[in-house]
Amino acid sequence: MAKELAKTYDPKGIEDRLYQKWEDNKYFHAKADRSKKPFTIVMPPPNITGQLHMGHALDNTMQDILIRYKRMQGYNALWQPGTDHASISTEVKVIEALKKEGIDKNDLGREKFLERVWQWRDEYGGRIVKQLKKMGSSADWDRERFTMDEGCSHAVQEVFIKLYEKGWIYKGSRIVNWCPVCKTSISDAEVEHEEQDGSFWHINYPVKGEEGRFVEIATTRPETMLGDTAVAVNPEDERYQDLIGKTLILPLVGREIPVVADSYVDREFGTGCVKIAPADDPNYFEVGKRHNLPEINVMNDDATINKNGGKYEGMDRYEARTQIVKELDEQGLLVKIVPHAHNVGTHDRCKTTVEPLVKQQWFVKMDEMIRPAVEAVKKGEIRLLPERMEKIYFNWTDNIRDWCISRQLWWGHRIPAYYCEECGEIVVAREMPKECPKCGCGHFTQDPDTLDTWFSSALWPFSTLGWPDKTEDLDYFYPNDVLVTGYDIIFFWVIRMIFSGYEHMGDKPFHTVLFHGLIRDSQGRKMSKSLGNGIDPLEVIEKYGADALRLTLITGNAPGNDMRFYWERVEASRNFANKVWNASRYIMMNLEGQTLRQPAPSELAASDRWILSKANTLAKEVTENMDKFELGIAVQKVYDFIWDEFCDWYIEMTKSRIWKKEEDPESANTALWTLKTVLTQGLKLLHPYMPFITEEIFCTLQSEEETIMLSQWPVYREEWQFAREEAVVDQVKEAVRAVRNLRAEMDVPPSRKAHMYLVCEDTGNAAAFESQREILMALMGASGLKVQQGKEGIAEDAVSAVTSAAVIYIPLEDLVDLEKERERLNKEKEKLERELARSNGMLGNEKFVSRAPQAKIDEEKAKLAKYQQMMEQVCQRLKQLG
RNA sequence: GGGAUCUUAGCUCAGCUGGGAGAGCAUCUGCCUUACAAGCAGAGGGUCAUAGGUUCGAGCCCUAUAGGUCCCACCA
Repeated sequence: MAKELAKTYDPKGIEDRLYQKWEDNKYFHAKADRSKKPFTIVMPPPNITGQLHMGHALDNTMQDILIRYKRMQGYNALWQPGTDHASISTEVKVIEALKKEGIDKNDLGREKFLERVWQWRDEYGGRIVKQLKKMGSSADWDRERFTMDEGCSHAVQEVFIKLYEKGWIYKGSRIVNWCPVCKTSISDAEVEHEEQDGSFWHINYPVKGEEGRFVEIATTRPETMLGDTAVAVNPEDERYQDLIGKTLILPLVGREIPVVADSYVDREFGTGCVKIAPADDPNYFEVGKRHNLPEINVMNDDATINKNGGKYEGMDRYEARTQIVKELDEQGLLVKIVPHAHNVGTHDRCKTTVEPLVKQQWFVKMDEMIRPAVEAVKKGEIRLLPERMEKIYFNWTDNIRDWCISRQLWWGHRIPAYYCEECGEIVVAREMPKECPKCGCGHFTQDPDTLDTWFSSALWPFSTLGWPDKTEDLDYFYPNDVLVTGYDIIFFWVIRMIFSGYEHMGDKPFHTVLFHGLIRDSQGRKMSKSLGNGIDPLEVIEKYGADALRLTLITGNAPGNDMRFYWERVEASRNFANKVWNASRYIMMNLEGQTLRQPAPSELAASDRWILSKANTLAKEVTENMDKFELGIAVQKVYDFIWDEFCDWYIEMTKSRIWKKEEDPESANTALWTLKTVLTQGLKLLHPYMPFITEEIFCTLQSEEETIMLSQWPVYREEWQFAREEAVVDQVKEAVRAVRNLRAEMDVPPSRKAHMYLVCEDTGNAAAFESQREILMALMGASGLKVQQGKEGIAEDAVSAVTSAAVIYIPLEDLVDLEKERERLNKEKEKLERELARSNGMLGNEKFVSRAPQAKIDEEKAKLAKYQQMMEQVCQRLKQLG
């Protein structure tokens, strides 16, 4: 047992060594065991393309805290980890890598390309996992999964087939959000709306057969006119009644298009006439359907104009826009250009402006599947924390639309749909069918598309446990307990896991979702690559240690709120780690060569009982807070307890006993035993938050248990509650503080000791003070202390400190400045007057006395009595001083 | 357009179900007191955005206003 501890805590070398020990000993591993209660958290799978960022750091710290807490409480705690294949990100990444070699994805071909992606994944995909381990994450890495591993792929296939057979997955021609850069469709959730400055182009469309008559339309996207197949007006709009049914000549194109009446058109907006390009806008798509208008798609996949755009073919969408506007202007058809701010959809990954296009895509029907997910939250079967997230949740579920799940990418789960090359029949099956059920031919082509990444992550809570097989793990660990994630993926992921859980498992995936906010930079900006303002958690760990980072991320912010990152805060956390380290170092130094004996209860001094009692209350409160997921509050209490109560008060109180251990070895033993006991308890409560330092100290401090992470979580015990001693020590603290304050105000240097008198009229209290004489002297800086019930022997000109239970006199002949003392007492008096006024005001209020709860009234009465008593003392002193 | 959320000490934020305003950092004063100067002891600093309301009592509940942030939404 080496006790040679460095003066400052150095996390380096300790962290890696301890993590290695934990992994080697399989402490993180959870096995189905009916004799224990399970507690399960599934880790939001980080993207294999990802690098650890503050979001992961916070997310994983919270999960680790919960898992470590429950593990110590004796639960069979499973933290199921894994990674996500992240189809778009990964595909883009590999395409870029290939580009550097001068290779194009399409030239390489699907199979070869996928080989390269797998290679990339094998090489870099584990990087994020290594980084998570640096955080101290106690996930069961033996169970690590990947969304595209065999089991998860199997699950995806099963779900697709099941939903297809149920009619809840269908293929259809719909307007989808198209990303011209990624060249794939994306779901509604992946579109970010952002306000952009644009223009309103007012354009005249000539009416056929009526020379000189025009219909003025307004548009924000002039290039889409190439696909116009009608102009619509509101059927109620008296201005345009005679136009309905007439034919217009589409400028530049020459196509004849009808004027239709549709109530979708807002008379007040723009000119009241809307050009309709059904293939280019979700709204007009609906209008087009109602009026049987042809859909003319004028856009290629890369957002250049296609052959339907006539002479504009090949131009980029914005190039075409400029050209079209120019030509309209030349023909005198451009009426005006009005500046107009409007919302533009962009792809959340690449920020490209999304182009709505009509495409054949696969969809999941949502209306029925969403129902149990809505009910579950309504009934409280699933709780979202903080509660306000429920509103956001319902806002989405109430307006849910079918989910576009097909992606025109190669990296991902390929859609298990096969098309008969003869008759076009679609067969959805586990493998390539042998024979077409319709025409009997045997040639099939598999759908080239893959599935939305979130399709597989939606199954994560059960696919990781072996579903669709009925495994023991699935039976034991499902439903999971808690999901911890950022509020930014509530729609992408949380909702989809919930409805998937009910649909495929017939049960909720978890009972609680704990949302956290974003970590922002010190100016409140989102951390982003483009801004270059990101703080690398690994850098923080390198400089201050993982424990300091974890503590920083958990404290000082309310659940679900965003947090700003300050290095100063990490420093403060590091300082706390150092405090814990030094307190432990002090205790261990004094334990050196000692054999501790557990003292009999009667041997415990008041201060021992006081700190044990406080530690006991702490355990209770911290447990309550943690059960309510109030992690920040919980650790704040531990922090305050260790630093304030334990270090600044208790350790100081015990010093004289320890220094005098030759004189009274029994008392020293009791003090040391209490120090060690309370420290151990504090370490345990702190362990989920700061796993490394607590483990290191715990293992050095005692040899009975090999790790703190499997030690028992402290429980509250009635018999460790000592109300009387708590009151006594509180009085002692008050007296010490009063004297210290007085010394500081009277400029009495700490080196100057004085003989003091403590006057206390109450016999019981006087006895209590007498019993704490040594502690009082040590902490007050007194050379001697006489506790007495009267004022005999005290010099008239002594300075005094008044507390609720006593008056302490310090005769300091040469230092006394009566004027200063009077001033000080008058200040004290004013303070008390304010308190008395408040208290009297309350108690004098008849309504308060008649309506407030009795306990509150009694409390107030006690305060009043206390202040009156103190007031009396202060006034007496003032009178004495003249 | 709908909704959420925030506005508390110089800065960043806590403040759980309404019952005498807190922390960290910063500032000021004094201390190298045999665990820790990454420390110890003291101090200053806030009409809790504004205006109403409910209540014996409001930072907390209700209504309105102002400002900030964010989410959702098919007005061309």
